[in-house]
Amino acid sequence: MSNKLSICWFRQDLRLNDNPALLEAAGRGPVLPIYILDDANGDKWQCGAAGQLWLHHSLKSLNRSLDGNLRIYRGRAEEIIPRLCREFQIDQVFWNRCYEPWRLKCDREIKNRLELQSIQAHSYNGSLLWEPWQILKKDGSPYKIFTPFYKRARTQAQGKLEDPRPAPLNLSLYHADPGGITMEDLGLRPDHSWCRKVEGHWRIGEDNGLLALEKFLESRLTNYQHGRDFPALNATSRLSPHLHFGELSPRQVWQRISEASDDDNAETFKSELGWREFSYYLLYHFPHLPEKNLKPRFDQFPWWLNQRWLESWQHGMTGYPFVDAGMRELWQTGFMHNRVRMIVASFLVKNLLIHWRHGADWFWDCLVDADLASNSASWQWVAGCGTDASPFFRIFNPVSQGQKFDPQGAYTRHFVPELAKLPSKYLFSPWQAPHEVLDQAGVRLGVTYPYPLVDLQQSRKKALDSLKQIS
DNA sequence: TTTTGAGTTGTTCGA
DNA sequence: GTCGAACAACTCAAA
Repeated sequence: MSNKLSICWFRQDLRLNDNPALLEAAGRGPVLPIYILDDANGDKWQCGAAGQLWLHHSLKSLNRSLDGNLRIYRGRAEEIIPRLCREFQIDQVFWNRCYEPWRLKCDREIKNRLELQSIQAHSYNGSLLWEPWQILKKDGSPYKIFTPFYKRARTQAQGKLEDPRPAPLNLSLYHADPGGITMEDLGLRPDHSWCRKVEGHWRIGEDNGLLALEKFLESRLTNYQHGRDFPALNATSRLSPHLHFGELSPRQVWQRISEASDDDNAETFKSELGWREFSYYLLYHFPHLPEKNLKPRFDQFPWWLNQRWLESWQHGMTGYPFVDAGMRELWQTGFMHNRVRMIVASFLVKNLLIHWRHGADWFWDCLVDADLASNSASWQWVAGCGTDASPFFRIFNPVSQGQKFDPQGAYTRHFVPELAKLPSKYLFSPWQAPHEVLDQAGVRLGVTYPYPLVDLQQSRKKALDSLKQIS
């Protein structure tokens, strides 16, 4: 073992288990573990408010796992890392790869600078099952459709899917103080009542991520395929924020699912991991995914930004209870059930005709699992402008979706309590309820709960007409 | 090169 | 009330 110090640069991999960069660094000798809040790039895609909150707790948890030796910096990684190397005579730097375009650019820059200082940089795959550049069509171009991508990836990786790697056994950490700042200096968790409310819904950090995975396997995987459509059931895994911050790796999750079951539930869940991979794949091969329509004809789509409508949507005041329940779940918990995400997104884009980017921005700020790849790809899918997109005629009806997937109304009543006493028949369309029913439930439309923002049939027709215009 | 079949998660209308 | 077809046309992937 060498006596020379190495840097392990933590990023979206806030864990000790299955962390190839950490394992390799530890195998070489003493390690200086660092985290850099890289928000000095002036880049639009810094962590949103909910993500920052999660990051705060996740970093604290990682720091505990590292016996308080995690060093924190703020600024440009491409300046901080070479500087640390000079100051501490470090000759090797280890990290796990990220795939956001601005991070890839930053990585290239760091490698160049380190090379000039004769310092070795080692990067590893810590957050994907399949490297985006390894899954290609026969002609060498990237897939644009999920199903062939997923089939190909799985056959290609047959038996070769790497097993998760253990946490380093003999991790020797650098104890002296190399400067840096404190968690409090980062200011990721302002003392707002909103923060306190959101963090009350989660157990954050690597240990809790592993626990959440085991709980899911134990009790919810057996009914995943059917149950995942019903937001009141709490049948989904809720692993997304743990995966986003790398408290869990997809290899760990894939392996544990495979060990637990090989039935349709397991397959359905694995395909969700496949979608996560596909989103990263698209972001890698189409780096403008977060800003530009993948189908350019959508550049001509007559979006119409009504600021009042947008705010009503954001605050869960559209007058469509199922939509409002979802938007309020998001605000109160930093999360939204997957099916409801599709419905509120469809409503914003296809009923309010507001550009998907406004929706993506709001999700980015409010979701604890906000992920540039998944968020961008999913919004493009819903809007119909992605390469592999929802068909144009698929416009969710928030009334019938509510009746179908929240039949007892438990989810909707919970998040829209002012309608809790309405009978299920009218819960999803209170404007159709007779006066005496509304009276009895204590609902006064336009006072205690809004009238619907738009007419579903009319706005649907308008969306279809607009889509015809651009095709 | 040409052809063929397919593409996450829906809704509505009319028989 | 149930059920099947229509809803644009296109682009992608693979044979």
